[in-house]
Amino acid sequence: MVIKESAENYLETILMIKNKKGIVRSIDIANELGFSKPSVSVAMKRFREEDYILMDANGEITLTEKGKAIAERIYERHQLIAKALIYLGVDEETAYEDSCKIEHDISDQAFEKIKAHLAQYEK
Amino acid sequence: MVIKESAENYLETILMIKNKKGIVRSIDIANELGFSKPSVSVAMKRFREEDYILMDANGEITLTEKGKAIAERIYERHQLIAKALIYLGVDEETAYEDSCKIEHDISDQAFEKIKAHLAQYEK
DNA sequence: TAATTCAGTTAGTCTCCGCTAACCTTCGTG
DNA sequence: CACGAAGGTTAGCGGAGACTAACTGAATTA
Repeated sequence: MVIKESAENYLETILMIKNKKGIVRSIDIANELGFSKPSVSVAMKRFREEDYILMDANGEITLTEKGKAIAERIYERHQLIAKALIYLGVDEETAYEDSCKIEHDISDQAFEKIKAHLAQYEK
Repeated sequence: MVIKESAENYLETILMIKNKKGIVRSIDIANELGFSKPSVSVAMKRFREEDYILMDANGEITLTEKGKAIAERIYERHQLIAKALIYLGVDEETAYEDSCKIEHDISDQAFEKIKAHLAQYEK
């Protein structure tokens, strides 16, 4: 399974819901992303089959280590890029919208440079 | 016709080839982007039908005002974002690769803020 | 002149990733 | 008890946007 932008977004969303309300079901993901239930259901089936998530009898979703690694990577990018944009004067809402797209595109190298730059600025 | 990332890339590429070698044909675009001839041919057909380009009897492609506006907008983003990343210490090649993707995602607001920041740094 | 090559096109295929329709369980409640 | 709401699933559809195969016509060259 090749993890694309769509998959990264799903996994990141699972992590965010987990952090926010402790429990994650397909319906929560659908609401968060504005997708239909079947779209999420099909995506979760693929994630289950490829060991990115676990799903218990009640439909409660847990990220596996493999899934969590991707989710956290993307989440960290999301937060950092938004922070960088806010630092440049972009309003919060726009910064989060933009970073939600940029997070999937940026190289490790650029990410590290932004991180270093922000760290320096915060000193 | 809704202009998406793919269309933006085609138009930007036409502009870049035009600047580099003066003349643009479908085959040049295919070579530049690494796409097959038919893929480019079909895309150009759509662009022709919707007045983003003109194509003469020899297959020479010209951007219309409408097409040029988009191409230049994206090209400007491409250059500026790359410059910003290079300023942060990212190597040139990676900076151009990253900016080629980010250029499609970034809001006008963030673009202007980056521009302002770079202008200030250059003073 | 005949054959090759080059550029463009058309037709048809495939994958990704959304969608709706329709169905099944499991609950909670009138 | 029966019924409706909530959550999940399957099946099938549709658009985007790439691909290959196969054709055409023009230019080059043996």
